[in-house]
Amino acid sequence: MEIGKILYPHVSVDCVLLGFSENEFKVLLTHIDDREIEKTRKLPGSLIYKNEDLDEAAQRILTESTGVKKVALKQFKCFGSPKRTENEKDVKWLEKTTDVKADRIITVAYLSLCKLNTRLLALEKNQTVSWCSIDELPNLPFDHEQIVVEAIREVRNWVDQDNSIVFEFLPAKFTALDLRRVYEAIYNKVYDVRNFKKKMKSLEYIVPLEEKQQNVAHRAAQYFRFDRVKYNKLHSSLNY
Amino acid sequence: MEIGKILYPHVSVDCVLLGFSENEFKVLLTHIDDREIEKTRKLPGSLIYKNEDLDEAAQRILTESTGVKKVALKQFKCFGSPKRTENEKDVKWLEKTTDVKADRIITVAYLSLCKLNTRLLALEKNQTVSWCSIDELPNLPFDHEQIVVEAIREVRNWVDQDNSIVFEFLPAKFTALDLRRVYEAIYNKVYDVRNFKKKMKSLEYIVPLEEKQQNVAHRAAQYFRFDRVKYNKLHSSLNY
DNA sequence: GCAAAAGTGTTCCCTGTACACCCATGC
DNA sequence: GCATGGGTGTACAGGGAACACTTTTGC
Repeated sequence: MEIGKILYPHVSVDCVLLGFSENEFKVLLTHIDDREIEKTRKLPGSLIYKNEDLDEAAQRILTESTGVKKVALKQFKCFGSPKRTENEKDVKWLEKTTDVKADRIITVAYLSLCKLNTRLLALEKNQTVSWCSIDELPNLPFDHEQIVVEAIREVRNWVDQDNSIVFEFLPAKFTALDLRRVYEAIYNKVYDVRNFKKKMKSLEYIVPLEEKQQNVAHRAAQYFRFDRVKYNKLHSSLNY
Repeated sequence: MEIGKILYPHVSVDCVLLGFSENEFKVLLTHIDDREIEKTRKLPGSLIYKNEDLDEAAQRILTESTGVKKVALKQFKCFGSPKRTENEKDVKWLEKTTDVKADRIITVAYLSLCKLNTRLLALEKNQTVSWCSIDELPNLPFDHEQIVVEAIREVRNWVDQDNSIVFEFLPAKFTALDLRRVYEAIYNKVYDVRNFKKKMKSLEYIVPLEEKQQNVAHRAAQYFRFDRVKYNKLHSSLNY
């Protein structure tokens, strides 16, 4: 957190940053590493500044924890139960790190998706963050577990509204299998290879590349890329 | 607002209560009627109490302004721009009615749908609320106009996730036309009469009744009712 | 040769959509 | 009689789903 700005101690923003690797979603957790408090992890998040917009705060938090500047970011729910700060350990940590006397805090949760490239994976080496499989979440402070659960549900919702965000999970070039695995994870079902490929072929904005995989222990797969411009042309509309 | 409870002056809840009549959506506005302040209208809403959950607060606000106890209620977005309280007139009103010194207020917006029955329409006579066509909104304080606009968008989203909520707009018995008009308003397009009817017939949970319209200046239409139990059976699932 | 994944077409069914005429009722 | 909405069926097209075998590559 930057110094010299005044915190607004009643509202925080928490970010669920999801990546996809090894056929499952991973969520970014930051480490709380304080000698007086038992080692634990939490969602990246912070109190907002007195004059900071919520979207700005979410962007700031993501940048602080990953270095990423521009990402698709979606506010998905506000969590405001008075009970969310009833665990003393959580509050103690909060007051220690922020120097703020916290009674009740409403938090606004954001969802963001990313490709787990080498740079983002390398963040783990600093030991300040880790990518945690959503099936093996540790105990999290406050209501962060609930926030993650609702975020996963929200991914599907988001894709329903805008297919193009699935490509946030993928690198610039990807194979049909890569895309299929993402869809299978999101909708929790398996897709027929041929039907899936046929569907891909019918979508102009999924552009096949000449390039193929190299050094794979099987027939090399073709790469594709997502064409944002073509996508936007197809989905621009005067209705809403 | 009840007396004796302590307000939490940093977070408020605003409710967009939508009804449907005369082929359009109406939103409930409450009247600010203070001699020192020019007469104006706003969304029903209030600061939350110190120990009150957000959902509870939304329910309380709806009950206070309409008497309605149990309604489908959906949190849909949190509005937290520091600029939303920059209009002095709005702030002056707020401080006068709540006796709270307000700097910045984050508001959590809720959406709710209702049938405009005679009791709800009669509320207008008390002059404390009015049902306002969403195409003819007056100037609203804070960012209430934006909240209404986003609420309308959210209705479609909600129906996409759960068809059954369209019946919130309709009385217990309704005609095919009634239902069609609601759909047309939500999706902003016209539906073919025969195709729509065919679709209705295919849905088990829309149950035709013996009863017909009376005293209408045309052939009497059949009534239908929505069967919640059948609907839930069809949509219960172990997946999510 | 074997393991692993790529690539490839056809058939069927279901759903959505387009489309036009007569009927009942109140005024 | 006229205005208003109610009620009805068919035909076509497009999209989703089911389904199996051969090919390429590294080891």
